[in-house]
Amino acid sequence: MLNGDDALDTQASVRRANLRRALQLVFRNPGSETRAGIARATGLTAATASSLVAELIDLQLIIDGEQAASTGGKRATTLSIASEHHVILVLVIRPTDARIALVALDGTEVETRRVAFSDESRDRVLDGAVADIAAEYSGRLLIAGVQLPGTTDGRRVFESVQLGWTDVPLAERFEAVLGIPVLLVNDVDAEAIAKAAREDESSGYRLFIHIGTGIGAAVTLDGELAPGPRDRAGEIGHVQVEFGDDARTCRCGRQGCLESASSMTAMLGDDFDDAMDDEAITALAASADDEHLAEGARALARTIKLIAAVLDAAEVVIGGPARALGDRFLPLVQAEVDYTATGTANVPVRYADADASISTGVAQVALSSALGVRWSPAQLRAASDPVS
Amino acid sequence: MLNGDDALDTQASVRRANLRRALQLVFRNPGSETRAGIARATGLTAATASSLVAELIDLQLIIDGEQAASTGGKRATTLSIASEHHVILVLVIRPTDARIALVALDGTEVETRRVAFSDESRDRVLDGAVADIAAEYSGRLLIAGVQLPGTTDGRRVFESVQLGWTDVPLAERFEAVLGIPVLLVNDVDAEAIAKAAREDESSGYRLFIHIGTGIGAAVTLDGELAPGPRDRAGEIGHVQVEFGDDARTCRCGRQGCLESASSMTAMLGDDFDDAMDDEAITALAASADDEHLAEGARALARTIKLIAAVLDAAEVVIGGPARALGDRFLPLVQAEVDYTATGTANVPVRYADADASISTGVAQVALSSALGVRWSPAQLRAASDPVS
DNA sequence: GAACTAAGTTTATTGAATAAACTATGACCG
DNA sequence: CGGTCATAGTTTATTCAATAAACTTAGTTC
Repeated sequence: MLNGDDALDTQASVRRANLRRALQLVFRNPGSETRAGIARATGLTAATASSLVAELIDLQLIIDGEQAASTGGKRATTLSIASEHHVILVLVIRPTDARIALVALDGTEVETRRVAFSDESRDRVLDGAVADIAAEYSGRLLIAGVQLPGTTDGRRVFESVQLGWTDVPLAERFEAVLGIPVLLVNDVDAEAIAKAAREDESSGYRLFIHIGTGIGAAVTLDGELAPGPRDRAGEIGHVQVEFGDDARTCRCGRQGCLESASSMTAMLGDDFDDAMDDEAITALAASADDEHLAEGARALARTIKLIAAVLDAAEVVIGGPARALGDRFLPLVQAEVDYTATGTANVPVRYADADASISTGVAQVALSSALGVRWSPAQLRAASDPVS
Repeated sequence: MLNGDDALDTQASVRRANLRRALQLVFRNPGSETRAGIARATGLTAATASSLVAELIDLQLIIDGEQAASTGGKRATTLSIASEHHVILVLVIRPTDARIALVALDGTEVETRRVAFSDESRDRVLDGAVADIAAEYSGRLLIAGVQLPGTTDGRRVFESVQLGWTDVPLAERFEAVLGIPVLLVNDVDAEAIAKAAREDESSGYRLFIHIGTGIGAAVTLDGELAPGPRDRAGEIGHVQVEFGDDARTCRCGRQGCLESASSMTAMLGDDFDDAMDDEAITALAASADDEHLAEGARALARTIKLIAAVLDAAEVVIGGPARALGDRFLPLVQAEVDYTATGTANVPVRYADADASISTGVAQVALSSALGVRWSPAQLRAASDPVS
């Protein structure tokens, strides 16, 4: 469809690129973009814009909407995302279960399921679930994104300690059943994108740090994952950041790892686990040792400063369970980061917004990879905000 | 010419992109690329490849070379880089002087000059020198790259402590005189590119760290500067990396800065200055305190580990005067970096190769920006190797 | 010397964007 | 209320760049 590499060699690739640009505009301004608006924004002629829109409508990716108010002449026909036909398959794999979501092109969840398994049955159960989806949504599936804990290049799982996988060609396996492109995404990367995509002006580098029992990092550039090999990128949990003889011993056996100081377990004690809800964390944090939190903040801030300085990051976002620590933690981190000489940015540090829908990050990465399209920030905020 | 943004909207942009691809191939394989080879490598037809080559020859960017040996049929005509017509202007600005180099498209230096100035006369002398070049090389100038110490986005100098400049629109100023595109490049970035470009397989992220009296970093991706805003990127000299109460006080007034431990001045004493040659540094290093070098190596390694882990860097390269420290320094850094848990890369650290020609880095950045072309590693090694 | 092979060119065709004329629909204004 | 203008969108002829296929050139192989 709009797939294919971006090598701009032939006329067809120009058409594909322009289709993607037009589609992107509709995704950015669903319900308000028009043919004339696409012509203006792209610099293409109105005739070309109309032709592109006609093809996108034919592909069932967008639909004609209502007439806009006149701005002095003929009223424009608005364009919206077609939410009825195509679905994105999102598969979130965790050690003992997986969530399956079918997401419409406008970001709304069509259906969600959950399957549970053991280490032994995981492969079989997953394959079965994927085969079920392939049968039920035959013809409507557009792309699939698979989120999992572990290192991946999008095609293979290099290493997942939690899942016990080493070098598994998972994308290929699922593609054979589904018949659509499948993209694997690291869980922290997916979380980073889910947050970054909700920002209106996602310009420049943003450093995202997930803090739970473990610590992982992801870097986004202009709202998308930073380019380059991501095989093992972001694995900062076991980098040494404390150096005194009194540095704590990490569960990995070494001393002074970032995780041994700044993980939730380090700051709140072994009672913490990743499945806790915010209230439970807040309660646990109330009885936490101030000094542990301060040490965690210090170690984290050291990490942040270095990385932010190298990349000239515009912002640092902390996600995961650590968000529930609220004002007991963030101000300490920010203060330590701000203790900086001139010449280096005083990068702002903040918590990620309340959890977006679990599927938006993966769906966004898959969309972006396959169609070159990103959802509008406003739309994402609405999609994950179950009010209204 | 081949300039212009890469928006692939119109047929003309396809032509431009294909011209750049063809030109890139000749730059990669000067003297051995052929029309048929371009057709094979790009997937374009032989007719198109011939047409592209004809246009590039017409633009005086490449020339027909000798006949290649037959591979079973008609002998191919090889293509070479046209080194006679166009020149790249390279301007390396330092506090009290500037070097001007005119570099042919094949990387050979056509001419070099040097102008000296004081803080007061700098602007006037530079403008005069640029005007001279514009007159002497009228019609032959292709692009210009300006290397300077300080932060820049390529168009403006945001801040240069060494030059005493703040927010100077230097590119615009020179372009008005020269009539060609001018690109400003930070000196450490230029150094990083000069080194990275000499590597045969420059895939993935590479972290380059310049160590002299100051410390700066640059990140390359696949042999080119990492994308994204570079306004203040790489300013890591004054990030805190030592935390004990006994951490040294930095010249910036704070404690524990990377520079206060790992700069050449910190490791070798105040006798060091950036203008020293390698022998002088070696001599100075001979009498240096082992402990100072060890502390410098430790602080540097801490920095390296974090950044390499976040980016999953393939390699770390140390450049600048620190190269002269040789085995008294590098093994300490590598050992400290290697002290790492599983899950994080054991990234190799090495010194940059012997200085490439001072102009290749800037010229490469300018070439890459303006024509989308990179020199072949082999060619760069030859150009900076005054033997043969 | 005949058959084959690879390099490169010529010519007619195709795909996609453009320019310009044209239709449709509304606002504004005397 | 009807004329003029402005904006949205379509139709048609044209242009640009790549393609396909036939063709020329120049070598190797047997």
